[in-house]
Amino acid sequence: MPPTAAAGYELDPKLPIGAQVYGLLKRMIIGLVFKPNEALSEKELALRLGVSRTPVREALIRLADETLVDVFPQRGTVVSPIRVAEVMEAQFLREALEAAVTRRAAEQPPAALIRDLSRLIDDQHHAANAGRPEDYMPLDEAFHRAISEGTGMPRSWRLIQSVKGQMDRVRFLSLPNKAHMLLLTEQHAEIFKAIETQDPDRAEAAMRHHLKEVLKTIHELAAEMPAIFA
Amino acid sequence: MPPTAAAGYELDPKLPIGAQVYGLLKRMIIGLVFKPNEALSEKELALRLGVSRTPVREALIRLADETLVDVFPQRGTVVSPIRVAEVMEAQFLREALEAAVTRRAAEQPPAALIRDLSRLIDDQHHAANAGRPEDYMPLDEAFHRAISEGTGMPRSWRLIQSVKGQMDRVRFLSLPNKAHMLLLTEQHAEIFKAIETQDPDRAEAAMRHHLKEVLKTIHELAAEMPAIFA
DNA sequence: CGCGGGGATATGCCATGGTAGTATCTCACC
DNA sequence: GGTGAGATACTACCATGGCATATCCCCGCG
Repeated sequence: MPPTAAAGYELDPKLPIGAQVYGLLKRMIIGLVFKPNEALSEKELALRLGVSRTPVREALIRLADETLVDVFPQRGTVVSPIRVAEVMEAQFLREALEAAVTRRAAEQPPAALIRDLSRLIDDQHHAANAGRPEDYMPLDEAFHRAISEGTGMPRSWRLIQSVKGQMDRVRFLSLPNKAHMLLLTEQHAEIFKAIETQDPDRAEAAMRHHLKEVLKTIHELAAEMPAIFA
Repeated sequence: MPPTAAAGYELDPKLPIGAQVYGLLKRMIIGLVFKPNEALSEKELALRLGVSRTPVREALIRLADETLVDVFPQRGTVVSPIRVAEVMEAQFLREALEAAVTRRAAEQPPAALIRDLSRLIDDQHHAANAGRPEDYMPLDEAFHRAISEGTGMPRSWRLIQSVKGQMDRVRFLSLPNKAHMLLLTEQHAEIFKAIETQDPDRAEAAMRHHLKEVLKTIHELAAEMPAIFA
């Protein structure tokens, strides 16, 4: 067995390696496999992933653009700490973007979007009742993504993703329990209903309310585990 | 003299090359030195810039993230055409972001921000009256940047920049004349006044109105020069 | 015992070589 | 003359090697 990192983290030699490494590292950082302030060496990562240093370097540059890693020239690269101010700013920007997109979605919702969202909420309900956060989080992601892309704004989702990283680490720390997942699903349903009934004001308000949910726990968390915060 | 591209486009060997190449290529694409749909070969660019292919490649990857270039694996890289739909989406996203930031700026404007904006508007007035677009455009950029960074939201400016690229090529096509520059300055002054008097609603509205100015000419331009549009 | 300087080490950065894949152009064949 | 198959010349992609620089540790000096 090659010295890969962990199960589910292998990569396919046929597809572009650099992009895969980027996605892999991003998932591992968000999933806290790599802890904040942990050193990441190009050479060591390349060794562990079984690839050369070039695609690793490319991935780290892109991650640095999203401030998920901090690169210090000729010194080293570390997983960025969770900076509260930055998380707050990311939250602010995400809210601005997603509120605008959701509003637009509610103005002229495509039929396919209605169908997809309805389906996703059903799935979320099942995952929540089964108490499976590992199934739920991808569905949550898919819901927000569907609103962006289903409204014909693919770039908005890329932007949102690029700010979401810092927030996702916080979300991962406050792992949702069953009650929380049901609450989120309820909020999704409210957003969906507003889109379906073409009520932009209500849709925007519901989305803003929903996004604020994430931040409720951050200050407690920062007090509990100061080591991984800035 | 080394075979560099053009005057004002050299780079400093002491600073990180990759980042410099990125900024250089971005300016050249926005300034239409490289035309839409023009092929960009890693090898040829490296030759012309007098650097190796590695930093050029890094720059192209980042530009691809902003969709200023399209990379076709194993085939080639081209300057992306100006896609009207994408410009419209960029405009939408930028408006969402900058409206939110401007609103926040007006809620609690730092004294330093007031001072900087006031100064910038003065400078813009002079550049406009002198009829110097090449002086004016950096000042316009600085104005918008100051609002983001002066409100303690540095990441917002990076986000805005990443969507602004497509729009900037359109702006460059419709080079501002003296009257237009004075109009823009007037709009800046209106935004400034709203921030200074801490009137968030007025500030947001003024910013939204201002940003729409850019798009007024795009459809004429698309009809005039179909070759560089998608 | 404290402090400053010099060398060893490790890092990210840039250059270059080799590989696989794609488009094009040419020439044989129908 | 038109069509298809093969050779060729490109491309981006990944691997690897060498380099300058920042840091750390240890030794010597005050």
